[in-house]
Amino acid sequence: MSEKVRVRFAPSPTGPLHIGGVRTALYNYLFAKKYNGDFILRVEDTDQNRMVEGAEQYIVDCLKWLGIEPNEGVSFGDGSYTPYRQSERKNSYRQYAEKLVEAGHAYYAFDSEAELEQSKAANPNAKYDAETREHFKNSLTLNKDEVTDLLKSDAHYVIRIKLRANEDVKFYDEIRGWVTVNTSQMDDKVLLKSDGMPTYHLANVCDDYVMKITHVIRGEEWLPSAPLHVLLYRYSGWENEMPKFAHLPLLLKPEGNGKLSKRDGDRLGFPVFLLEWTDPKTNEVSSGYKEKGYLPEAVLNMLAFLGWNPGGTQEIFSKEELVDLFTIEHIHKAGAKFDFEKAKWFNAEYIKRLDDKVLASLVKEDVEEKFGTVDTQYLCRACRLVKERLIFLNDITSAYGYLFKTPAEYEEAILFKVKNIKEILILDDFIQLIGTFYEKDEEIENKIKEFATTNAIKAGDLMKFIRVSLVGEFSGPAIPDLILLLGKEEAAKRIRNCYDQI
RNA sequence: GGCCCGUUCGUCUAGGGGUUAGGACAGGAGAUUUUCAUUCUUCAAACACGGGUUCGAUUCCCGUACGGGCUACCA
Repeated sequence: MSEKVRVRFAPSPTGPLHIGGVRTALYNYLFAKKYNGDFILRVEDTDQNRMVEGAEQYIVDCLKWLGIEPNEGVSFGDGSYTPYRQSERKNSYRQYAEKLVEAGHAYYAFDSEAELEQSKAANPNAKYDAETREHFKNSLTLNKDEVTDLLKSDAHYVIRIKLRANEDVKFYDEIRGWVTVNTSQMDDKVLLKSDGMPTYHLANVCDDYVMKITHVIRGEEWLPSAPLHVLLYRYSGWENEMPKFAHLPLLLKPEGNGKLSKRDGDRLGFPVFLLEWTDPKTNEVSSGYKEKGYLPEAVLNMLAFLGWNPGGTQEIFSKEELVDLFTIEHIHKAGAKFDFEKAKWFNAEYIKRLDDKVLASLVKEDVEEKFGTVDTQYLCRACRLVKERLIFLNDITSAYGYLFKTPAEYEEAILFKVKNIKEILILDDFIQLIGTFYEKDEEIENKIKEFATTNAIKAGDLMKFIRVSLVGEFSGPAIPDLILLLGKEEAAKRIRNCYDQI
């Protein structure tokens, strides 16, 4: 590639960024980094009515958490094309629209909302295009003086693109190949709204041109309007600098049909957002991957593989490796259903590969919040013990709290299953045995088994009892490891405590 | 409805004119483990359908079905 690659992620801050949008951002990031290009965050806030408080900051936070920070754009430092918020670029768009009018590729339209609705009501398929625009109130049907007067008065008007009738518009999509749409299927889209704001189409094309964007990588929902954008480049005289297009397949619901939507997350008990989001109007809270205990690296890896695959059988890749491997050619064409089980697997894999110390530092806050101050050394050892059993980071506090807190009371039903130990075990003898344990787990295991035989206790029964004492349930890490971690005194204390409760 | 895009195991996917169609997740079985998890072994599981083209099609072409998207002064 001769010119410098520049891509952009251009969300509109109308709510929390969902996982599909995040993947779009990720692909843009990977592509940019692969070619040592620029990755830009541009906020498309041209619809003032749909703006949601906090949404822009939320987008920024998501990108930061995932580790795919733009090197230019809103809140990531100015490049040469500031500002990066379209509302702040408002004044720049009119000139381009006016130029199109002058060149005969656009026109003023004065139809009121009511009038447009009326025509829609008369014919639901009504279009505003080459065939029908003569029936509307616009600078093509009105005479010059009327138009001048209307423009001078404070009448509301929009600028619409003037499409030629029955013209095939062809463009090349990097993922799908050539796509052709006939203008008879499109209509004279509004370019500049009556409030002076550009629509997506105009703003998008102008900014991509001005910001020297080389590749437009966006969701497939934009595919049908891409021909319109191509025409805008052509009519503006920018066709030679038109970016390449790549329309990404959509992320679909895990079950049933349809595009993954914001509601799916909590309905299915899994997040569709990276970060927890509280709706500023309803105060409704939607869960996030971060809060659920996902590692950003795992989410990134998982997301990268949803619709893309480098070939081969390896699935765990670092961000750097993904950057290295990423190519648009390997992006799949069909939509991908989101699979939460696979997401869990990725997370568990990443946790397993974490260094004990790193894991400890990641869970420290959660642990201390629930169980009070914990010795770092101890936390590291606890982490090593449960690392390969964790799916989520906070499993350590929800499922392995006994590593940090003495079980106070044991469940009746569980005690019932070990109660036979009461008559056959001489507690003091066993406590004494614990005192003889050294720092080796086979040695501990052997001693326990030996003790069982000499005291005519089934080894399994003894183990079960010890396990319940230490943990409060029938599953968990190996008993010798547990004893070594908790310490002989704590272990003895728990065993005595449990024995007393039987 | 119209237009555009798509369709390989349940899911994510590899592959591509001649393959026992490969991997992963989930599922089944087994081994290891005092337990659970991990780990290991193993099993089951797919080219939507119908026509072409071809010696040969899952792969190329056309149609059908199905799925998705778009069809706003929303992005």
